Amino acid sequence: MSGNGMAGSMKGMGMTMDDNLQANMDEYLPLRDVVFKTLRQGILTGELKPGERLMEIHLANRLGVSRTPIREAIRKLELEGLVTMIPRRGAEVAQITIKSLQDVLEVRKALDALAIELACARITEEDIQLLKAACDNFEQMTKTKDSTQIAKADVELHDIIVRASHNDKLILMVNNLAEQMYRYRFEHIKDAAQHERLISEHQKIYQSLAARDAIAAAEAVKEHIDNQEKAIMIHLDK
Amino acid sequence: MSGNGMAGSMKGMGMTMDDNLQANMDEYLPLRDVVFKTLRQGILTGELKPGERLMEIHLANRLGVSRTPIREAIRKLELEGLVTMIPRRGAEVAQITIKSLQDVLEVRKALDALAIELACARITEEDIQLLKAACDNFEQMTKTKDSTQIAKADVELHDIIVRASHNDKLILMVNNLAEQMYRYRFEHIKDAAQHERLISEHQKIYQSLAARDAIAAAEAVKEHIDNQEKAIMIHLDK
DNA sequence: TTGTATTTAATTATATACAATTTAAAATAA
DNA sequence: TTATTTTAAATTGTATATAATTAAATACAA
Repeated sequence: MSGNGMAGSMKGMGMTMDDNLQANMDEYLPLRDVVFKTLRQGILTGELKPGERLMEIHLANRLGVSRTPIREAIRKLELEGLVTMIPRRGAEVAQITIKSLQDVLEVRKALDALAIELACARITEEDIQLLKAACDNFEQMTKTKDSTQIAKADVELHDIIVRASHNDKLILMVNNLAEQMYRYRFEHIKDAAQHERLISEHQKIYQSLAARDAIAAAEAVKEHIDNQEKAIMIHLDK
Repeated sequence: MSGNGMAGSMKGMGMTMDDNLQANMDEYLPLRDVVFKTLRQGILTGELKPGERLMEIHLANRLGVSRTPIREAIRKLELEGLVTMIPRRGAEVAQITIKSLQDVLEVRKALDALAIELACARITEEDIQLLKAACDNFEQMTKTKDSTQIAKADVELHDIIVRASHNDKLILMVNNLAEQMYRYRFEHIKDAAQHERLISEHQKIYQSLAARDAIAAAEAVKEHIDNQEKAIMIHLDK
């Protein structure tokens, strides 16, 4: 714990401006954001379990930083709904109840419907190509049987669709909602039996989007989410 | 700056348990939350203007606290989209563009539609009564010509509707969106010419909700929001 | 034993101190 | 004058110190 505060920045590396003219020197991230991402990752992957206390000194030692960036990261997680604060007792990983998941799913359905509707009207030709590539990539990944890679490809694909809505607020909110279900969605995607269906659902969404057929797209997305919901609910019961 | 950290808690008041048996002694709020609310209020009312820098020491001195709670409050405002962070330069009040407002409105329409749909199915008789009272109260308030009171009555009314959805996530998100438009909604509500229409719109919403007529309710809400949108857009152009 | 004080330890909440960085200002050279 | 360095001031980022509070452990009385 040397007391310096470098975080991803290239510091004292004898690198001059000439070395990389318009390079993105801006890979600087405040420690609070590094911690934020780390903790979020931990929560979403289940490494940090619901109900687990997040104690500042412990985390600080573990991550090799002071308590300040830890606290600031927790504030953000708090607003994101990933941790629960108990005043003067600290933070703990938010407990996810069936009710809270149902609530999230309910809202997500509405926002995904909005996203696909807007995307139909606003998606660019470029993004249609990107989406096609993402569909293909997802299919490839299912063959590798590497769940992490599959999940990543899936997130990538959905990201393209939501971004195609060109509504920044919507993008933010859908991402937040998706995040809350990440754990369960992950389990869903790990199930190889689902892969064929997922691929065909993606295909259907892509096609209706490419054709800018809002009605077909809405239907395809609804089916996709309903299936996801079922899978999650089944998974929750056990 | 005396260095104590009391905030709303009843401390050293010689109050015993007997004085108020099951009272809510828990009126304690961490300073960060006091600051959070204060800054948010400032931003939403326009006291803190878009683009204005939020400098920690200044705010700390102004509010009589240290930088720590200020920073933590800013982290939350950051995630809420009310302030923009520029690394190593600090926070500034988020610039509200027409585009960003349109985005918010677009999402809000979808979520309000969802809220009213759910509310139709789930609202309790009690809440129907509450809603009626809130409608009447709004009408009363318009007569006082006190904009702050009118706005408060309006917020109250909408709160009842959204809460009737019994979807906690939805409640949270709609409130966040409503917040982003507060400034402009306030201007809208100040316009006495709108009052009659607002009253009748509220009435229509109440009636369809009481009758649990989802279709009529959806229509009434749509009309209500569309009008609000128009008013805001007109106001923005000047 | 069981329940109630009392003390101790752990932890959060807040404040302050120090370091790194950026911005503004002043000085210097073209 | 206009650019370019250099210096100084302000500000953020991070770490640490202190205060207040809570939770746990212990001691004590019924």
